[in-house]
Amino acid sequence: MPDTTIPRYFQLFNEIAIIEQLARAMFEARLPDGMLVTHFSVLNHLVRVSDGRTPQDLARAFQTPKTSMTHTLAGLERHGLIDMRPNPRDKRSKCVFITDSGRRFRDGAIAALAPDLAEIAEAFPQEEIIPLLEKLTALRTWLDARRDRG
Amino acid sequence: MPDTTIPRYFQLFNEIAIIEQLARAMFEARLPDGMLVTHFSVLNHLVRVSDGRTPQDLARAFQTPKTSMTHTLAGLERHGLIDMRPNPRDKRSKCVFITDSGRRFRDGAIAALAPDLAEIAEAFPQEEIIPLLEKLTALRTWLDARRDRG
DNA sequence: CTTGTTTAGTTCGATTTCGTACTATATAGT
DNA sequence: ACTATATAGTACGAAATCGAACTAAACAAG
Repeated sequence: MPDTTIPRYFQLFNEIAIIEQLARAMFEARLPDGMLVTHFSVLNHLVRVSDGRTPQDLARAFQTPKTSMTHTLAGLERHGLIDMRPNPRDKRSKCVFITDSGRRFRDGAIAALAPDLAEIAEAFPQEEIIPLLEKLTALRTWLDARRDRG
Repeated sequence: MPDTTIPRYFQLFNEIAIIEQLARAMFEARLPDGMLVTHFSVLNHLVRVSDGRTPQDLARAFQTPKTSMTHTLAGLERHGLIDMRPNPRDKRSKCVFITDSGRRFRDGAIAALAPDLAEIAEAFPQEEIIPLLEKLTALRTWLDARRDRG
């Protein structure tokens, strides 16, 4: 392996980390004060994927420790955006439901974000983004599988 | 704009966020206990870009608030990996230098990471990565410039 | 030179993240 | 059924992140 190889992969992850940071800042600037991307992501997941999941399901979906998810869900519940009820299938567990208020909040956030995304879509049209997305998905899938192995 | 457009850009940033998280976990698993990617990144920057920068320069380079950089640098100094001296050009300011110990630490970290990166390089050869990297760099540059504008 | 504004860095406090340890329940093995 | 182990969720504490307010120094305008 030539010694220009390693730096390139470093750089790859570095670019990804910077984009993540910039995108997070951009998103959060559109959310009401105190609301973080974390909160939005959970609400979005509840709408897109499904309601009624357990906190543990959500923690796994976001690759985050369950204690972090407890914290995030507590915040969402405090704001009345989700509702947690006992899990009839498992008395240790709970089911997380999005409330009407949470659904409105999520829709509002998407609407608030849309102009930014539209601007990005103008600068980077879909034809460019689709193959990029494919490669990133492949990389993410691989890293994810690797993590499970070792 | 068809309504499949927005979700695709959502998904793009989502994949990026997940990769960032997985890569961070992978990197940190190779660093000694208590050492974070943040610390390594600063040391690496001091070697790759240049020594003797001010904390503010570093904060700008990493797009992070200066208070966070103060914190990171304090940790590095406590471990003897960097050295901070008064800035002869500006009495408010400091210059950050990497120590021999810091350099060894950085080299060791890279060596410890190399097998992981080699594994990735095997699964995703450079021919695949180079265009990906180009597109990501373009996206990062654009987001960065946009942030400066407004 | 004096005054007002900007900038570098730090301190402080609020919040997030997340590892450890714990309780309660579920599941597997015998 | 009984015991051992695994799992769901939480409480708690340590560390990281970062905004606001502060001090000291630089710089700009008159």
